[in-house]
Amino acid sequence: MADAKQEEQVPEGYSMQVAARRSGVSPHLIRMWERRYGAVQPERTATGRRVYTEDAIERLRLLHAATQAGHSISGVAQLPIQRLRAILSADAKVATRTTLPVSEGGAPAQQWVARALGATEELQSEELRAALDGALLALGRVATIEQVMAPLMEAVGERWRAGTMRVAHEHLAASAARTFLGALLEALVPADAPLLLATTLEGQTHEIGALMAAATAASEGWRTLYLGPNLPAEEVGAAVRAHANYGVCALALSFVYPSDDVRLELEVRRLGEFLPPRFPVFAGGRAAAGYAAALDAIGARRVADLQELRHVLEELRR
Amino acid sequence: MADAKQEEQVPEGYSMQVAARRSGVSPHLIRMWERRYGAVQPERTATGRRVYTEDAIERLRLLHAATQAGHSISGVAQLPIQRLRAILSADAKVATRTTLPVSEGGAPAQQWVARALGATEELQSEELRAALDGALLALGRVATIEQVMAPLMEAVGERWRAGTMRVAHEHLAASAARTFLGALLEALVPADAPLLLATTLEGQTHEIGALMAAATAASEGWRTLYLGPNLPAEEVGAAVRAHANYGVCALALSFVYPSDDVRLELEVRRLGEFLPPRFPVFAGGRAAAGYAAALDAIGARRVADLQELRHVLEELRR
DNA sequence: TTTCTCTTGACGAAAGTTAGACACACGTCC
DNA sequence: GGACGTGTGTCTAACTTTCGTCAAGAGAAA
Repeated sequence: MADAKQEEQVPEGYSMQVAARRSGVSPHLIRMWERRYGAVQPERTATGRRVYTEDAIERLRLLHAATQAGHSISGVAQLPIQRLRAILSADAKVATRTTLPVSEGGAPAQQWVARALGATEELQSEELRAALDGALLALGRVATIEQVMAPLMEAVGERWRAGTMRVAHEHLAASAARTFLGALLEALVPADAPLLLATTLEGQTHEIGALMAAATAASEGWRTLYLGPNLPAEEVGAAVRAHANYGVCALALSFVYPSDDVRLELEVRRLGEFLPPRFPVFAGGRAAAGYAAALDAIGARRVADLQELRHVLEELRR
Repeated sequence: MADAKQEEQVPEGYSMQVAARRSGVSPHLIRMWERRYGAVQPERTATGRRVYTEDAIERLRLLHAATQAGHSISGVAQLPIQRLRAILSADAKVATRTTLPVSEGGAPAQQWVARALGATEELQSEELRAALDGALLALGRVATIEQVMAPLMEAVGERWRAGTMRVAHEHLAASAARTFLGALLEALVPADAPLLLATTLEGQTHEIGALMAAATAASEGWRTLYLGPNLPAEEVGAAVRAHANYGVCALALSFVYPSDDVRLELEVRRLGEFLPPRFPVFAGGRAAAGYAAALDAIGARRVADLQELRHVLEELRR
C-alpha cells in the first residue's frame, strides 16, 4: 500500500535543480560524481535531461554526508545504499565501537513499529533505541519519521487512552523519540539553505510533533532551529527577528492537545503581531483544526501530515 | 580516459583521513608508526594510497590509548590486539582509582562553555551543537557533563533571571542539551550491568538534571532507563517493579524548581509506598534541599553534585 | 528572451606519498 | 657536569593523486 502510493505519486521524479537542493550537492558535482564514479544513474527524458528518483536523492544525500565525514568519494560512490547508512551511523558513534548488526533486509515499516511498541511495553529502552536505529538504517530518514515514528507515537497514545499502557510507557516512548529525532536535526546542509523555526506555542507541551516537522525539514535540506515546546508568542517573534538578517524563511507550529484552549487561541492571534507581514507559518498536528480561525487570521497554512509539509516546503523554496 | 569508470576492485576500507579522525592519531604519526614499528600494515590502492580496515583503526585507537597511558609505542606497537585490550583494561582499573577525582583542566572547559554560551546568545543551533560536540571530543563524557553542560545551563538560567537572556535562549539551550545528553545515554554496557532509573516527579518539569544524572551513570558503565520529567510517584513505582526481575538497582530523582511545593512533598512520601523496602534512591538538584524531610523519610540519599553521584554509584556497585 | 541543463576539457587546491632532518626528553658513559 | 645515543613526535620538501570548480558553447524549457 505504502509502496504503491509512492510509486504512483512520483512517476516523473525530480529535476536536477531539486535534487541538488535536497541533497546539498551542487548540480555540477552531481554530474561529476555520475561521470567519474557512477554514483547515481538517473533516467533521462527524451531530450536528455536527468530525472532523479527519491532513492537517488537519498543516495546523494548519504554520499554528501560521507564525503563530509572524510571518506573519499571514489571509495564510497558505488557502495549500496544500506552500506552507506551503516558507515555513516558507525561514524557518528565515534569513540564508541559499535558495529550494528546488519539489519535484516526489507522489513516493512510496520514491523519496526511493532518491535518498538513491544520494547515500550516492556520498558526496555535499549531495545526501543535499537528498533528505531534499525528502522533508520533500513528505511532512511523520511520513511522512518513518517511510517515508524508517527505511527508509534499514535499507537502509544491510543493505548494510554485505552488504559492498556501506563503513563510510564508513554514517557519512555516520548523520551526515546525526543532523543532520536533530536539526533536527526543534525543535517549536512549548506549555510545558505533556508531556515525553518519549529516550536509549539505556550500551552502546548507535546513537542514530538514539532520535532518531527523539524526533522522532516532537515531531511529536505533545510537548516532548522528547534526551540522546544511551550514558547510564548513574543518569544517566537523575537527568535524570528533575531534571524531576520540570516534569513529565517518559515515557522512550523505543532498543536496536539488541548484543541480548544482560549488562551492558546489568543496566543495564536498575538503571534501575528510579532511576525513580519506575510511571513510563512505552517501549522500541523491533531489539534490544529481547533484553532483554524485564529490560524487563518494570521495567514498560517495548515498542513495535514508530514508528507504535505514536505511538499509545501519544496514549493516555498521557489 | 582518466574519468572512465575506475577499476572494479576498490579495496573495502577507510582512507587515511578517516582512519586518523577515528583513531585520534594524526596521519603523519600513523605513517611513522607504520614505518618505524610496523604498528599497522594497511593494504594499498593501485596508486599506493593506504586503506585501513575497521580492525586496523581499532588497533590504532588502542595504541593511541596505550601511549596516552604511558606505554612506549615501541613496546606495544607489535602486540596483538587482544593483548592491547587486556593491558588497557588493566590500566583503566588502576586509573579510575587513582586519577579519576583529578578531572583538572578548568581553563579548556571554560572555553567550551563560553563558546556554547555565545552560540545560545545568537540563537545559532548549529554552532551550539558544534560547541558541545567539540567539548565531548576534547574532554570526554564525564568532564563535558560536569564542567561544560552543568555550568552552561547554570549560566543560561542566571542570565534569564537577570533579564539578559530571553525565554527563547533558555529553550534553545535546554533543547540542545536534551538532544546531546540523550545521545550520551547510548552507552555500550554489558547486559548484566546494574540499571539506574532516572526521572523527575510530577511537578518538576525541568528534565536536564535528571538527564545529566542518567548520562553520568551511563558513562560509569550503568544501564539507564530514562523516563523524562513529570512522572507521578505510582508510575515510578510501576517502572521499578516492571524491572524487578531484571534488576533495577537504583533510582535517581532531580529537583530543580520549585523547592517548596507541598504536593511534591506529598508525592515524595507517596513514592516511598510504591518502592521496595530499602530501595536505593538518590536525589539531587538545586531544589532537593527543600524536600529534605520527605526524602529522609523514604530513605533517599541526597547528593550534592554529579561527582558525588559518581562516587555513590561506585559504592553501591559493591 | 532568459534561465536551465547538457557535454567536454582543463585547472588548481587539498591531501596523499616518500625521504630526510630536527627537537626534545631521558638515561648512560666519560 | 657534560657529551652522547636512543626513542619519539614533528617538520620540510618534492612529487603524485584526487576531486571540486571554472569556462565555453549548444540545446531545451519557461
